[in-house]
Amino acid sequence: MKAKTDIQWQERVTQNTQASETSYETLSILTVDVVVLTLDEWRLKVLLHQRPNEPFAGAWALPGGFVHLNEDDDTSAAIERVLAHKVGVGGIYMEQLKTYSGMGRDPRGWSLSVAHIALVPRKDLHLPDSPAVALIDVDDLPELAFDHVEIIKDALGRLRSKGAYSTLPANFLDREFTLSDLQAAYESVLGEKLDTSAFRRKVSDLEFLEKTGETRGGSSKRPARLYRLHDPFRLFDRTLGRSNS
Amino acid sequence: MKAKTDIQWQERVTQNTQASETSYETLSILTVDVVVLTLDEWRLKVLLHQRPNEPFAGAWALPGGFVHLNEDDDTSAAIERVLAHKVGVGGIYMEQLKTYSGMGRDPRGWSLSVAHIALVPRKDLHLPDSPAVALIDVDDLPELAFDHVEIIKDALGRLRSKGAYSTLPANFLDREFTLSDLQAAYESVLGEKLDTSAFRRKVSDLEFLEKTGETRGGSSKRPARLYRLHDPFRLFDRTLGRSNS
DNA sequence: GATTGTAATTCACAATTTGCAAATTACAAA
DNA sequence: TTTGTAATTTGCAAATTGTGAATTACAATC
Repeated sequence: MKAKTDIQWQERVTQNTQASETSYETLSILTVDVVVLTLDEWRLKVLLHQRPNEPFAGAWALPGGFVHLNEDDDTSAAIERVLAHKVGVGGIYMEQLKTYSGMGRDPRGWSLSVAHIALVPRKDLHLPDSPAVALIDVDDLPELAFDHVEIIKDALGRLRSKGAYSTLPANFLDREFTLSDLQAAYESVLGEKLDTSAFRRKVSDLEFLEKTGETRGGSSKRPARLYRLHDPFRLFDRTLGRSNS
Repeated sequence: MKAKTDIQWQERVTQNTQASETSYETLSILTVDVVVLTLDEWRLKVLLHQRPNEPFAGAWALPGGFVHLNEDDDTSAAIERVLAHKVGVGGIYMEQLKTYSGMGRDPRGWSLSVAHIALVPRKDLHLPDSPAVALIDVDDLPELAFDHVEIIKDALGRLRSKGAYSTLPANFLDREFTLSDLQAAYESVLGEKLDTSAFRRKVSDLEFLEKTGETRGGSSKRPARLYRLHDPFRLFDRTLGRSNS
């Protein structure tokens, strides 16, 4: 048994040492997809579009595209290229979510897609007025192409669990925001109301904001101070809200 | 500007509608890698092996292998196939870590690797006695092939931050373990000593263990009660230790 | 210029959750 | 029986969180 294990430690490729070229089948369906999330009136929305081509022509799907091996240095570059045409520029927050692969996803055959999550302030999204592109409430998803429903569920799971103890929700806001905005963003992400005084105390203790010195007046109420995120992403050692798993 | 955005929403492929077959370059270097972690005398170790082939022949590297599109249903299947030959079976904990890709990783060209993390009890690892396979202390890594150092760093980052508020560290233990073992596992992962009474109180409150009813005697001290994990993975809404980001 | 309305921001204090250190407890060995 | 040692609890003090009740800062109105 130990011997068997030993043998198998060699990659199978080495068995035909003559062939200078290994001959595995190559992957022709290599794509990247993005779950672009935003808050619209404090409701979580995903950016979807209707596929113009087969497979799943006409079905709603996540924006994405093929990785162009000759022009994309890596999948991040591919995602940025794809995204550049669909979202206004600016340092939008993005992170890799998970890679989905296999025979079952795409009727054309074995495919692999590296999925990402992008968090964008609503105002930074410049959508075409085509009815084939829309922001859909995440609690009201239509049927989607491929395994995109699963991808979105995973993205939401990640956002909600990571959102409780990190600065993630702040990335839905403009660069400068008020504490009320911040609290509303956390509440939207976590799906629960938070106590204002406790929330502010924690935010203050965690020191991940810097005040701009400015305030946001306008209304006939006390003007709110404006803040800015120190770093786009930081984990805390305690949660800002509760909601979890 | 809005118009331009609009146009770009169509995948480029649709421009030559004549071609029924799209003609992107295909990916020939598609692999999976695993960061197999274990605790050896309460020290975190990674499973590494010396590559027998080019590129990086002779260099230490993570176990991994090509995805065989014709026999692997998806990358998970590929990982399991690769792992089956290097680790004793059993329900070892595994999760996808991140996908690494691009021109720069492999001298042979554009490559993509889906990296995973596996947590295994030391006793379940059946290594060949070859000096080309070893468990290396994560704080004493040698130079590694490809971008494997980065992958291991990412794996450790994930383990440490997720370990503080989840059952992850328990996956390094045997199916039945004592609370002292559990605490030691968390301490090893988090890199800090934890207070015993506080730790036990939290573990008890979080209710993610079930007692087996058995105890582990043997020594001339008070026998420790044995426990078992309810689910291999669960997130908490509070941390068991501190250590973070 | 004083008064009012409304959200922003703080405070004060009770309710909980940790951090620490000092007991207990259960066995095997002496 | 007594002793040694790690397992398990207990008992507060200290720190953190949950609530509800004040303050505060403006613009609009009186």
